[in-house]
Amino acid sequence: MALRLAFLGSPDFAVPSLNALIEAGHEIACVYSRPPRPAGRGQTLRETPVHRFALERGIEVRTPKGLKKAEAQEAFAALKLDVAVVVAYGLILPKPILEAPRLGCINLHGSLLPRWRGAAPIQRALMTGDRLTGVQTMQMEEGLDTGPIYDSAETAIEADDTFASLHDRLAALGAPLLVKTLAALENGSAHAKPQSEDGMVYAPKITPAEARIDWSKPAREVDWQIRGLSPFPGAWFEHDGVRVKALMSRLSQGEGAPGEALDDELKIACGEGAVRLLRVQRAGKAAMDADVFLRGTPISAGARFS
RNA sequence: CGCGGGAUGGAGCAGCCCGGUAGCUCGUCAGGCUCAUAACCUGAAGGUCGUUGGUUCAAAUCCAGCUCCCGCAC
Repeated sequence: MALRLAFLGSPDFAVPSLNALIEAGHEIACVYSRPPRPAGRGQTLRETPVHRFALERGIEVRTPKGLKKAEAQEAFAALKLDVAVVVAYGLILPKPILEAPRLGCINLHGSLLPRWRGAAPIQRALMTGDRLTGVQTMQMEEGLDTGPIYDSAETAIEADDTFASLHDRLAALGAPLLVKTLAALENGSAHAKPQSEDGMVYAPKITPAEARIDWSKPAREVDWQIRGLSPFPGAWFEHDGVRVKALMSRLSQGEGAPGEALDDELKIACGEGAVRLLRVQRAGKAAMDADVFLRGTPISAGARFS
């Protein structure tokens, strides 16, 4: 048995899900993804990861700028879908779209709802020091990530987790979860539980200003920020007028003026406590481990970062 | 043509502005010291300075083209 479905997704996070649905034998009638846009150096037009993945598999890809126009909605309805699967698509789905498929639209979300509804749940969980997170499948409604939950999978956040590691883990955890939810929907055994509003928190997009490290904050928070934004967009600070990204850090001991190097191995004082930088990247240079970086750019105790 | 940084022995960098015998930190190898060591000491190997061409008595260094890498923006 297989469902006829459309997959709506854009970034890398969604690719494992699409792949799992294909392997589960479902009929992917069409993939929707955000339109290619100028990105990267040189302003070249680039398709989204989901877009490219779908093309490699010979699946039709549509990239409307929005789904509010009747024309786009009719084209979607004409697919005569059993269900639509939405994973980090990036566009708001109007009611006519949500109701077009026979079984509606199913979403995979990267947090344990109602905590971290919105655009950047993975980063927010890390930046706030959450110890537990996960992925969930839900029935989509008009509200932002408010729908009833079908299935959940949890994972602990470790002290060495970064956005990259947690992102990949959640994406891998979510793919089979979607397959499971669809299987249940297909045989009628699916059960969606309404979300509680207790503990509801929004996860707004990361703004460029949030990427700059404020050394006067407690070390804990600086560490969370560094790992939550690594490697993209990358928490950063300035040294000798040069922008330096901090890609990996660990909480350390020590007190000093915020931004001051407390030893020769990148232990940096924060408003409270200190962090040790384990991996950094100078603007224009490749990312490297602290010891390698220090060979070419010695930072001795007493140096100040801003 | 979106803005900018970079390409120097295995790694990370300096040297380039003010052309003239290639340097630093580390790694590697050999020897020494030590109960011992990722520690310390001594010595050695290893580079057509990204590529093509130009200027010059002389180019890592100045000029032009090309290739590749990266940061920002998105």
